[in-house]
Amino acid sequence: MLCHNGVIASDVIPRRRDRVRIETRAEIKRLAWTQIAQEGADALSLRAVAREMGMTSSALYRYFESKEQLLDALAVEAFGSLADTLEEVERRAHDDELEAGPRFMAITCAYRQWAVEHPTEYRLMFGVPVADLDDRNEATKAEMYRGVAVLTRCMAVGVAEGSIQPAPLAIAQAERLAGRLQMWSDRDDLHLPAEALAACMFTWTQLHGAISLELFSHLPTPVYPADDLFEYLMGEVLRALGVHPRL
Amino acid sequence: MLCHNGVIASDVIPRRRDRVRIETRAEIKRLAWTQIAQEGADALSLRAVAREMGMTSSALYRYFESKEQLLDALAVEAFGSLADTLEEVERRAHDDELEAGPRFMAITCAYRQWAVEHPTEYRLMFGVPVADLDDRNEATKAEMYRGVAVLTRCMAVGVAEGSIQPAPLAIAQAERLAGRLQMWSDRDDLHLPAEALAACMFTWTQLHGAISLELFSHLPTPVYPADDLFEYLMGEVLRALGVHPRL
DNA sequence: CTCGAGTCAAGAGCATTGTTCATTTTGTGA
DNA sequence: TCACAAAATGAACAATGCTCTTGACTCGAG
Repeated sequence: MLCHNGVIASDVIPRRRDRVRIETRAEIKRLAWTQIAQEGADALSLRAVAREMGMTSSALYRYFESKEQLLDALAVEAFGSLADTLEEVERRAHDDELEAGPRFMAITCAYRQWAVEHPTEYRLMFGVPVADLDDRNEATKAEMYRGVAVLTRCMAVGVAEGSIQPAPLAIAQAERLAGRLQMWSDRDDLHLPAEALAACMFTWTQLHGAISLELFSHLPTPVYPADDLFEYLMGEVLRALGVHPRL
Repeated sequence: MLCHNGVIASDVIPRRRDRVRIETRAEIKRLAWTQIAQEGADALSLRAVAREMGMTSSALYRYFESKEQLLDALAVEAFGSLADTLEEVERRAHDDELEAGPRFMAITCAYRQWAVEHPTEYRLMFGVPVADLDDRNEATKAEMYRGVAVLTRCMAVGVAEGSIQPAPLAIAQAERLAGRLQMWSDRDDLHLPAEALAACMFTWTQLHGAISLELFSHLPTPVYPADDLFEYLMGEVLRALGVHPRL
């Protein structure tokens, strides 16, 4: 689509046309973000974006097939940004040779930090952009699991070195759950025991629940700002994982 | 507004006018629900509702000031429905003299059950219906905390009888957090120690995070259906609260 | 019984939206 | 220079939320 002929653009100097094309796409997304930040995701108006660019609204459709597709692209960007910061934190934690507890804390706090600094993005990512959820963009899922992968790796390292010792699956339905987690592990080549994956889910759901309630102003007002609450919650998760927080 | 004169309507036979008024309001809400269930919350069209009622769209504005206000009313209804079922479960658990663990499980599973059976409602409740979140309808908040109150009472009873023993707040910022939780307890006359309220938040965030990720199809596909995962998560929460699940 | 205040609904209308389509302009490679 | 493809236009369609005016209806007080 980008190149009108069959030449692959990657190993050749990008033509000027393609450059400005990418740039316009970026500008559209940029303006869309600022508009979303002010009025919320579903108040985004393609016409307003076009207006602000000095374009006609119909011209936008050369760059994005529909409003929904634009929102999808924005969601991919947002998930990507979150994943980038998490990976960066992971790298630094590795360089600094942090122990399991502090490493876990660094990652989860960075997760929340990003969400607090990008509330609009977070809402777009996790607040149903579209009606049909199951057939979301594959790119969206990929970027999303790039972020979750940092969590699973954190678990993997901790379990491997013995600093994290998740409790065995002890509920009545443990068999079925273990099977499902195993399927997940196989599909994504995670090479993690079911216990570790379960612990990862435990962390993620706690993480997301806390952040989501905080961002959507559902927490009782006295607990705001919620930094302390969040740190406590993550400490509890650590305890449940058999790690003593703040050792 | 409902009564044109100063008479309080509660201790007098409701006038016919008021009856049909309430009924129309109810019908509007009913139709709005079915429409939301099909197409999602932001695809709700007042005109379509009016059309289906054989009315003009402008007539609707005699019953709801705006689309936003209608959505607010729906959210109140939804929160109320959730709170009702939770209170019902609480009552049954009390009658059956359940122990702390099973009682906790009954309540949290009922919470999820409701969410799974009313996904559209749940999205409307927790998925930012409006832009400004801080000045939400007071009625909305009230109905919402009526549901949360079931959780806090569950904690209160458990702590009182010693079956729930939440760990002391041990993080560095414990002082501040405890103060905030105390403020919350005072404001709502909960008469609960900070530890119990912290445990309650731990439960609620976990609960909401798990349900929200499940409903919004963010969990990795192999773990669906997520009943087993949810039960495991709640079991872990119980463990963290010092209660042995499935005792 | 009558009349007037209060209520309800209709219908036209405004500003706005997403999206399409035929047309024109513009840039670029040969 | 020229032809062709990409880019941008402007008009149009169908739909939305919401307002305003205008005409009916209800119902209780005089």
